[in-house]
Amino acid sequence: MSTSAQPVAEGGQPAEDIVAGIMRQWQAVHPGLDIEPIALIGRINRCAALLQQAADAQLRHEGLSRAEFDLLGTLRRSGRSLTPGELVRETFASGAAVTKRLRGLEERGLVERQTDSRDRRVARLSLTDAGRELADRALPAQLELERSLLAGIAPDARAELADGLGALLLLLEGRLARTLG
Amino acid sequence: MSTSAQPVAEGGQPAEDIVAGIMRQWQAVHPGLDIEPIALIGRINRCAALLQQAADAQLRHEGLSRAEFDLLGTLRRSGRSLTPGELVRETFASGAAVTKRLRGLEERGLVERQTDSRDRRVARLSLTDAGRELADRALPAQLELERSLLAGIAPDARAELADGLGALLLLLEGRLARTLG
DNA sequence: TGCTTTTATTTTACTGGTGAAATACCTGCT
DNA sequence: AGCAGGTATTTCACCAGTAAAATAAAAGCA
Repeated sequence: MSTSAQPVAEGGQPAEDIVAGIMRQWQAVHPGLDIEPIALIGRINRCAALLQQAADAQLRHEGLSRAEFDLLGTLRRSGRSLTPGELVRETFASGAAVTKRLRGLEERGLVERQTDSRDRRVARLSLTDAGRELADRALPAQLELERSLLAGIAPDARAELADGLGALLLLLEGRLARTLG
Repeated sequence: MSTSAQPVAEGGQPAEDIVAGIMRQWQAVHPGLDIEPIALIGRINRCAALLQQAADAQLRHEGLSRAEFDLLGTLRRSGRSLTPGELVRETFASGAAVTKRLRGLEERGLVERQTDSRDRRVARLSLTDAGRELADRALPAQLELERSLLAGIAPDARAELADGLGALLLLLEGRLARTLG
C-alpha cells in the first residue's frame, strides 16, 4: 500500500508523504470529519520519529543513547554544574530516569558529582574532562548528520519552517505548562 | 492584529521559545560552530514531545496508550484486516512490540484475530465492534484537542507549515529508508 | 528548641519496549 | 517427494522508563 512512497510517481504528479496517505484513508472512512490537524501534527510526529532514529543510530557509534547525550549536552552547554532537579526540568525527563542515567554516566567517568556544601540534599553534577571531550566530539558529528538530512530543503524554507515551529512551540509551552504541569 | 501571535515580554521584544535559549547557550560555549540545524530539528523534536504528552493525557481518559491507539487507528482507517507485519510497517514499531500490544487489545476484546486460510503463518487482525466504537469515539476527541492546541496559529500559517514539513518528511522517508531500512 | 511541613533526590516495583533466537509454515529446487 | 532456504510471527532475556514510596535534609514556626 504505502510501498510506492518514493519521491516521484509514474504520472508526474508530485509524490506524497506517508501522512497524506493516512489522511486520505481517514477521509474515506469518515467523510464528514475534519481531519486537518493531522496535516501538521502527524507530520511533526513522523518527522521527529525519523530524525530521532537517525540521531540514535549516529550516537550508537559513540556508545551513547540519545537520552544520555541529552544529559551530557545539557551539562556542556550550560557551562556550569547542575542539580538533578535542574536536569529534570531541562531534559523533560522524570526524576527517576535522570537518577538512572546519571548513575551510568558517573560509572563511565563522564560525569562527576559533589554534594552542595550549603544544602546537603542537593547534588551538583558536572562533566569530567572525558565527558566534555565526548560531548565536544559527538555534537559536531550530530550537527553534520542533521545538516545532511536537511540539505534538500532550501535555506530560506528551512528558516521559515523553524520560525513557524518556534511560534507553535511557544504556544504549546504556554498551553501545556498549565494543563499538564 | 499581530499575525504571528508572538507573545510579547515586558521589555517589548518578542518572547523566545526554549530552543532559542538552547541555541544561545551552545553559541556561547562553541562560538565557531554552526548550530543552525538545531533551529529546525530541535523545534520539531520539542513540539513532538509536547504534542505527544498532550495526546497521552487525553487518551488515558479512554484507557488507551498512544501506542495502542496507533494500532486501533491504523486498523480503523485501513478499513480491512491487517497482518502483524503490515502493522509493524504502518506503525513504525518493532515486531515484538506489536505482538505485545495486540495481545492486550485482544484480551480487552477490541481486536480479533483469525489465521489466514492460504498461509497459516499469517494472522489477520481486525477490529471488533467494541474496538471500532472505541476508535470512533477517541479519534474525534483527539482531533478536537489538536485543533484547540493549534488554534493560536493562523490557518494559512498552519497550511504552510504542514506543506514544508511534508516536503521534509518526503525527503527523510527517502533518505532514511535506505540508510536504516 | 522540638515539631511539622516542604523540598531534593533516590529507591522500589512494575510496565512496556527491544534485538536476537525460536517456532512454524511456505516455496522452489533437484 | 524431500529438503534448503526464506518469510511471518512469537518468545525470551533484558533494559530503560515511570509513578509512588522512602529517605534525607532544610525551613518555618510554636
